[in-house]
Amino acid sequence: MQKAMEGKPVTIYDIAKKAGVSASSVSRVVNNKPGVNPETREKIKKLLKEYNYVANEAARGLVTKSNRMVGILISDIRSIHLTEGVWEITRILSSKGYCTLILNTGNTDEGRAEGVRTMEERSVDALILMGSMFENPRVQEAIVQYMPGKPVFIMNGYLNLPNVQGVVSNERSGIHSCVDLLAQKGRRRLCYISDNMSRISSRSKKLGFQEGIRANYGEDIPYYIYENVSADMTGGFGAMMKALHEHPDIDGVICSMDILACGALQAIREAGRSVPRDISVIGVDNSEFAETCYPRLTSLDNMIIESSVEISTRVISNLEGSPSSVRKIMLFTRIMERDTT
DNA sequence: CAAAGGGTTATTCTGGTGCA
DNA sequence: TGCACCAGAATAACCCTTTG
Repeated sequence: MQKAMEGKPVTIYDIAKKAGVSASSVSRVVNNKPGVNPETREKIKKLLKEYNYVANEAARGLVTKSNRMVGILISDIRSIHLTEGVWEITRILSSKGYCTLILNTGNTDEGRAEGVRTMEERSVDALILMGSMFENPRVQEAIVQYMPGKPVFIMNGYLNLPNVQGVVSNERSGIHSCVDLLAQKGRRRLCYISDNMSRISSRSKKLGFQEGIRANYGEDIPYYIYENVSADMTGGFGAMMKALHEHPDIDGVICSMDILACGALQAIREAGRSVPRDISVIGVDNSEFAETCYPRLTSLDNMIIESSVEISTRVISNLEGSPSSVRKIMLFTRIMERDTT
């Protein structure tokens, strides 16, 4: 029963005409506001339904100065871990009537800065930056240039601007704890495999690893680091193969992402070694991979879901008029111990 | 009922120049 | 002098909804 008016969208004016009332009354009915006779209200409701009326959010935004849209920038929508967070955020925001606009920026700072500009162009009410790769001067500059007054939130990162709030987890000390765990299990020759080191979170995880080594084994014990490995199973597999070849005495491995650890597990298996008997393996993210790979992977949970909930509630409270002056929120990681340690 | 709300695009206005 | 033309500036129209 579709009744488009000459191909044009139905407006409150069309409905008003049909109902023999003013557009104002229709608006009041649409927004559940008082001041309309109950009978008229019912009549208008019926017409709204009959003509499949859909409000024009752009026009509404002219008056209300908000189009109830939140922008989400992500460098690579294929990065499963972050999209878990995006899923949670969109779920919470849409339950509060906010629409999300997700933009894939690509992996350059220029692209990320351009993303900020595009979001302003689209007049989002708030902006969420997914991941520590947004913690850089170029993005900061773009926020100052294009969105100086709007609330901006950054996942797993921090930017020193008055309108930016960051939610981070203590991955650095979390990785330190992973080293502690391996030391407790009697492991002596540790290896760290990391993806792209240009990310701040990657660098801080590596620092946590090195601090853990020093704290548990002192300055003189050798350890091995393989970095800038491609962020997939093949990357983890290749790095682990290389590590086992170069240092056959390795008995403990920490990978910066679960998916790398999955590759590493495969390499260890192919090399005829056993997990966790010969080698312990720990991943990061506590993702679906950790749960489904074999053996089930021990993983550092960096609280992506909890961080997403935190960000979402902050977005909402900011937009609904109770802004918080807190600029940085820290969540604590935890090790989910499974069968690889 | 009438005005406002913001930014873009379309239209009209203005003043000037060049040429027949 | 009369007219065409042009650029640039000013103004109007447009979109639809909310609100006093």
